[in-house]
Amino acid sequence: MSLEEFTSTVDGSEVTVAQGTTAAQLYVERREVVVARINGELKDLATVIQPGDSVEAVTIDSPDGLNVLRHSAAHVMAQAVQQLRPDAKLGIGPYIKDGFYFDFDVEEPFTPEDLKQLEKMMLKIVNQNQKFERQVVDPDEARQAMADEPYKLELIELAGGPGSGADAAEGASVEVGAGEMTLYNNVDRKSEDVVWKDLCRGPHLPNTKLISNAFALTRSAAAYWRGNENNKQLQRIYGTAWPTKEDLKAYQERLAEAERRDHRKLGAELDLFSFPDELGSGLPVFHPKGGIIKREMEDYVRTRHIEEGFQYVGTPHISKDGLFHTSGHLPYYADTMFPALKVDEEYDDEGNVTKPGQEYRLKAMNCPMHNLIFRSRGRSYRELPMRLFEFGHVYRYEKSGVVHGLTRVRGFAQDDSHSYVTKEQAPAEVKHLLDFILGLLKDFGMDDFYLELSTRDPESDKFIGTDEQWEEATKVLETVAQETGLELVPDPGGAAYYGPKISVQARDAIGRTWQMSTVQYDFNQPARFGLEYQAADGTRQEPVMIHAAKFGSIERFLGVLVEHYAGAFPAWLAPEQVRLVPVAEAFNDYMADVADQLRRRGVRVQLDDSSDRFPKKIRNASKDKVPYTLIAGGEDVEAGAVSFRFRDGSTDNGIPVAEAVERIVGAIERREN
RNA sequence: GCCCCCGUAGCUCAGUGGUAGAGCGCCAUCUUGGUAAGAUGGAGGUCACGGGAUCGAUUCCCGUCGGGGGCUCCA
Repeated sequence: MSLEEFTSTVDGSEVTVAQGTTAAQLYVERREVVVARINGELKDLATVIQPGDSVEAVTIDSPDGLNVLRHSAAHVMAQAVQQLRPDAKLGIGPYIKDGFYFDFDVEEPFTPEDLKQLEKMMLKIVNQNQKFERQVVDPDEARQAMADEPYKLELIELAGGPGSGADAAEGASVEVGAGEMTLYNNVDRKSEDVVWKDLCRGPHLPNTKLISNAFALTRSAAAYWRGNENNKQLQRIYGTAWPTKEDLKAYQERLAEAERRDHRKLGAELDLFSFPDELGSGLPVFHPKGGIIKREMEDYVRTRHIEEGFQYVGTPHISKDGLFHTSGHLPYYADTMFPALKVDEEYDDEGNVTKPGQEYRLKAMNCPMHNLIFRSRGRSYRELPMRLFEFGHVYRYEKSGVVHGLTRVRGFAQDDSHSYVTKEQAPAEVKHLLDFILGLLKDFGMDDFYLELSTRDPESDKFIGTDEQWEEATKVLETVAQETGLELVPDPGGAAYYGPKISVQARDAIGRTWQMSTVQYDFNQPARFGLEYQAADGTRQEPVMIHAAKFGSIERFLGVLVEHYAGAFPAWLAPEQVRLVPVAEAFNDYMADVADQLRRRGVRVQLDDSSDRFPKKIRNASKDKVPYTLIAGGEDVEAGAVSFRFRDGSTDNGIPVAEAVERIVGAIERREN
């Protein structure tokens, strides 16, 4: 080993390298290596290896490699945008799941035609095989280089100030590194000119060629600068990028499949529910078939609640608004409650008010009313835990832009409960509730979810109660949540004003997550309502209340279920459980008898005695996603049997009718599928 | 709430400055024998609603309502 050589660790092996060797030279044979992880940090391939460095290859199809690919694609897009719209000012442009975006301040929003044109311009840049070149700069040089980019200048100032740039804005850490400041220059191969540059921490692909033609611009939308609605709206373009054209096609196929599962689409196709314009935005109606699913859900959940020690109660949809001042909701959440209804106001002939009216509010939550039930008479510690439960219909004035199918509506039913417990009973009750919830989710076949722990933001004045109260409540929830062994994601600042929350977050077909079940620890409302019970020692004590919604919202849960099963519900939930298809008209009567036998056992069954021919009837049963299709022709009739056809197309022929009935009834009772 | 896009038959969608079309579905008749589309015929639309410019609007402009994609929000 000469003086100009030293050893480094390359992909786990000791290797002798010459001074000045770059990572690119180490991987010159491996075109799929796009960046290197040097001593644990992602670096450009142009990075020079130092003595003792530990170097690992990062390939374009690895998670880190894909992120770099997408980040570089974002740069290429931004370059194209500034060619198309020279006045476009750059916002931030990070990679995201499956793709990237870049924000621009432009005079005119982008049109779909613009996106097509930008894709073409990007392809040109890709084919020019520009080099990505890293340049370390000091803040003054950065300011000079970004003199025409006001948003970048803002980021430079934020990075220069106290703390790092990492927290300046969502994605801003991609722009401005915590340590040294860097520019990335796009360099033309032939002229060696810098054709475009951006303030960016990197790393990037060595060249644009690696992006190939496996990218697409997917949509444009507005987004507030630095995620704050008081800031200017920039125009954001989303794109996706993959190592190969095949990967891109597979991704697009996944999106198309997700679209087919969309509950809004399936809800119409399967005749489950609709959103009549006449009712207003976010107000669904359930059709007979959707009504069956909803009722099965409710029946099951009601039964389970009673088994778990809950008492079924009932409360009205509206109340005088004073109640929500007492609870603390109106001062904090007036914006998300429907405006007041004024009643009983009286006037004289001149129109002057002679008797002031009374304001009523549609309720946005059930807890205040349950509190009144608790308070309706004196309570003993012997009654605790006291668990009140109902399907409470609540109405929330959701902003027009956020209403979405069944998953974000303005009127919905919560399977809402409030457990009133002593402070000492609280941990066990939280555990009881969480176990109950996880059991229910399992019964409904839900498995794609994680837990979230929402806590208060100590900086915000939205949250009421003392530090000690918050600490204790949070500790209880956190401990119980951790004991489940499920993934637990922190959600700082996401708590309700009255206490912290554990929630179950489920993913829909399009990958959006929705809050389903919640367990909330509340030490505020009992005080506000003056709730108390008499303890064993004769003193009056304040209970703790624990809010819990198991489905969350029946509507949202149903929507997520539709997508989870892609409309092919397990038999116990399916609106139509059995479709009977005679091979020919001559067997209609035989099938009618089978239908009777099933119906007598409580099975939801439909005989297809239409004038369609046999194959069409099979097709219809299949399209309707009925769990069991029973078929009978001459052979079956002679044997006193029927033939099964399942949703996957498989069959089981010649099953005696009595056995077929038992099989179906058994599967429904066991909630199979 | 903000930005952009969209609204034609029950559904999916063509189309046009001179009051409209397809496929599926629906209805009728003829059909009906083994696992995803039998044939023929028919009905069905104030082209979301309101206003404006035009000789004339479903088409162009404005507003309202509703939907979609994001952003912000989500007790």
